[in-house]
Amino acid sequence: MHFFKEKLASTLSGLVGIDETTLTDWIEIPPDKQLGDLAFPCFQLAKSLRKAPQTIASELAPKLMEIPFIVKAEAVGPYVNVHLNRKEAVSYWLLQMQDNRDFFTSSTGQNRAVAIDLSSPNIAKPFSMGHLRSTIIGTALANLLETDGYQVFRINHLGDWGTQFGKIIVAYHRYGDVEAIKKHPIQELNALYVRFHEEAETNPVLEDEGRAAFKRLEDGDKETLDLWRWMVSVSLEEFNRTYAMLGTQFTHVLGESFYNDKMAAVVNELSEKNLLTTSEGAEVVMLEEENFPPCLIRKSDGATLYATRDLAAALYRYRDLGATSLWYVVGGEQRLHFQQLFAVLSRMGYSFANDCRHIAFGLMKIGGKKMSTRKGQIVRLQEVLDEAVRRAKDIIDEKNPGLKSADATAKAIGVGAVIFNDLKTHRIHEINFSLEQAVAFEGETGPYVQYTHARACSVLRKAGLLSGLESTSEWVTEPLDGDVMIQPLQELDSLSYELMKTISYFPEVRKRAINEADPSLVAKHILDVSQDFNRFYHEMPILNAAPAERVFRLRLTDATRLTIRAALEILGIEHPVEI
RNA sequence: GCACCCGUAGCUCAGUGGACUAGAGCACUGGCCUCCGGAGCCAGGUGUCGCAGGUUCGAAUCCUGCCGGGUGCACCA
Repeated sequence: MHFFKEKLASTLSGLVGIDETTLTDWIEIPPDKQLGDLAFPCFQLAKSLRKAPQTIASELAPKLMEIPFIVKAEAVGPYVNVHLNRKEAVSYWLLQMQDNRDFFTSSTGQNRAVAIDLSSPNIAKPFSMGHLRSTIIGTALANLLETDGYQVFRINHLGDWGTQFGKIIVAYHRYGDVEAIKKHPIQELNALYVRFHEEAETNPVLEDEGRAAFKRLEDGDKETLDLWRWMVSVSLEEFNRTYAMLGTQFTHVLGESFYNDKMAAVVNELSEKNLLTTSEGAEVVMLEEENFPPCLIRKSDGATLYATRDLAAALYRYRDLGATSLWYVVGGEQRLHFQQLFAVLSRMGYSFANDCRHIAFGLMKIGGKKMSTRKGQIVRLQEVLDEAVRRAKDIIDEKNPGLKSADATAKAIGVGAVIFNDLKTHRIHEINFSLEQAVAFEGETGPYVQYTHARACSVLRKAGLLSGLESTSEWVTEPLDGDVMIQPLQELDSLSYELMKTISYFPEVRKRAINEADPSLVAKHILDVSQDFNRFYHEMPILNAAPAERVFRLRLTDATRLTIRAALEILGIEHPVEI
């Protein structure tokens, strides 16, 4: 649609003497499709022209009628509403898709590298529904950036270091049941962590023991280190099962411990740049000008902290990986930490600090309360996924018993439901976890979109245009030029036109989703496409239509298929051809 | 106490400067399969857009204050 906005703006520019770019921004999509395809509001002009906006609109309308691709331009109050020539618009959009003129992909990024910090679960703790958010939002953003020509590093910044490991080690020696731990490592290790905190309430000595145990770990004590290594490996084993199910992939899996040998250099650099101050026995970077509390670099006992590790990690991503922009998909509660981190980087003289973004998201709650691993109140992602897949399988058995790859499809749908349910809501909102909602298959859900895709595939298959293979990505018919294809058609009906028009918004939605780091825009858009397609499908015969209509409607069906597929790929959701 | 985020239909959410009755989905009630997949389509009705001021030709949208919920604020991550 952007193309037609620009064309309209170009003509308007000559009429009102304002530059095209500004006018393009002013042009809107009318709230009701009955009103037209584009609307030009005349309020802004009223001041400079000293005329009522209504007057301006009625003067402008007849002049816009002269534009070839416009069939109707009428003043409605202070707006000029414009109706495009449907056949011309549709052939433009179909060709734009066919030639991929910045439709599914573009090259704005020019191969610049963005490092995205995502998922980042903690070792020895269950992978909860809470981690799902960072994982799938980060993945969707990475996918989005790749469609725009960026190189993306997907970095899983594992929480594999810190005092909590000392605590678990203490609890392990005190209360650990080796057999039970071998059977269900994460579950038992987490239980030990919970128990530690319960006991520590009445026995404060434990806290000191925990710190001491962590000190042994830092000092490289063999036995402690072996225990830690074992915790890391069993945790990763379990995480990887979940990642495999979600289809999540990383380019780098680098835990916090990876930066242990890079901390001294960071502290030195801060010191050389005269940024360190000693305060209350600790070394900090004062951030008074920025109005932030000091950023703790080194504890009074000499140990480094979270911020120090994140600085080392940021420098590693910038220097060693060559990333020019760093994104952090981390919960909103860490906002201050990232503000401080970016401020320190900036003070160190790194201009890439301006290209660092904290992509914050809201908490996942349960029963209106924050999940807490310490209190054992969490929802394990794996359990939710398993349940979703079970339910999907039941529905397949009932509705499509002959389906060949039923298990794989059930997985695609169940997992798709859970992912889509999360991604469709703006990331900043808190989510009160509801199993029924997460595994819903009807209405505005992932399965609804997948169903629509499968339905489109089914029609194309019956027309002999799709072999039913995943790899079929090319257009179903030979490329055609211009409006040749739809020339034989009579007037275009509204259902077909609205479907095509909605699809045509895809490139703008994709761009906006990148700029706002908001995958939910893609999810919402693909629901619109699906709804339009299902309405179209219900009303218009495709396979049994007259030849000219049949060709056009098949193309529209294929355009729908390709758009849903592209959107689901961005969201990290599978798109089976049959469900 | 200070700072940030959120507050729209019974529930989950769109809309975040513009047009008339503020829109979807869920739930509830009715329709629709000799016809391309009923995980679908169609029809039914709900709102002090948290409250009060202000800015504006125009405010759910911007500003200020207040209320409610959440999160954060130096040696945890």
